[in-house]
Amino acid sequence: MVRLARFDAEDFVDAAVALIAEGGGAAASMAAIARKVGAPTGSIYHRFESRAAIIATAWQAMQRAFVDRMAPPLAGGRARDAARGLVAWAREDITRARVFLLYDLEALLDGAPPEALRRSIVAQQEELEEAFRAHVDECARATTQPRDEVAARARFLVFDAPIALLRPHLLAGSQPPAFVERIVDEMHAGDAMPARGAA
Amino acid sequence: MVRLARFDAEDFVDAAVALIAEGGGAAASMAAIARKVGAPTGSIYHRFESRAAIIATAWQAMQRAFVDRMAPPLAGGRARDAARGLVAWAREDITRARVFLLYDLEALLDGAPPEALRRSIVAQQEELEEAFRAHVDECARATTQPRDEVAARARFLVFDAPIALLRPHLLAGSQPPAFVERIVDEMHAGDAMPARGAA
DNA sequence: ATGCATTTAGAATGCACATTCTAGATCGAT
DNA sequence: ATCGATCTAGAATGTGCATTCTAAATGCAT
Repeated sequence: MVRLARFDAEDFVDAAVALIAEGGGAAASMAAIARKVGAPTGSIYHRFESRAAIIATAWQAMQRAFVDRMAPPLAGGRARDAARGLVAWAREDITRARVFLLYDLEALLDGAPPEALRRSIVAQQEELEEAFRAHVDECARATTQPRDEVAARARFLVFDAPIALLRPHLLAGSQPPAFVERIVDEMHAGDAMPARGAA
Repeated sequence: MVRLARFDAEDFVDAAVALIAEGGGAAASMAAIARKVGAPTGSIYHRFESRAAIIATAWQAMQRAFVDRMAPPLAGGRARDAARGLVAWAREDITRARVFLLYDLEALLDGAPPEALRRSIVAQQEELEEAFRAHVDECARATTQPRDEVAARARFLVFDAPIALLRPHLLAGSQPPAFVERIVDEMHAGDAMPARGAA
């Protein structure tokens, strides 16, 4: 007893991510997602209770992959590996990285996502932040700088600087050049700088 | 002959920018802009032909301020001053910087802006890129690195890294701490690194 | 073979928004 | 004092979207 489904949840999630990567959040309308999958719009609601549920499900999965890459090296005090992991992830899955690293969940959602998803996303975020705090603790022990500044420098080195280096390539949807890793390494080594030779 | 206007164009532009800064692009609906100014929605159309025209006008003005800060030092080979100018601008006008540095024009517009505005924005963009190219030329003369890499490093140092350092504070709407300038200087000096003391 | 829970299929609904429209107010030039 | 261009004021319109609804199809358990 049951009719077999032609489309499953993952089809819709993948379509939503692809549409956002190509055309921004507004491009991932229910009609566009359905069209991309080849399903009627109504079928989506047999899998997801709302558009926000699809977007949040996609986000949760991307965040899971991101945290799996970043949290272990951070907790182990290997900040350089974490930054490298970020770049490697972007290389391997440029579509998802483009969405996760360049967009903001709040801006993509229209309404509120299901509570369970919201909690899961917050928990994963907290998981990453705990690993990051461990890293900051370790850095703070080796310096006299105020903790605020240590944390800001670490956040920049591990997250924001690699993302900034990737940004042009994420926007263009093209493979980042090899020197991105080189610059990340230089920054973490702290003994060579990007753009030597500037006036 | 004429009734005097109670609201002028700038009121609407300022309201739109403030709304985007607070709640993202979707928060700047025509109704919300009118409400913020205290005007009826219809009055907006006596000044602007469309929502896209308001957004594009706001963008053009923010970009003008940004280019005025960045292009002269870049053209003069003073990359550090350009990066410092970016941070100083964000400090002085955090609301506009928040919108201009964190959002994307395409994503904010709904339809196409008036052609004249589109052209003006492209021209200002080109003005900045020309100054940037001059800077890259100068950097390229002093190194054996391929020009692609020199350009990427310069773009990072001048634009993306300062923006990444400001990002947490732009998102929070809070004044950036003084060490942002210090880190920018260190990166441009090329002889000290953020987050010394990391494992 | 038949029943029926689940699905496809896509039309109908309702809502939020940009835009347009109608009425009436204002004030400088005459 | 009056005219009329330009404005305020806010209701009406049209569109695009998320969501819901109705009908028909499907295929396993019996």
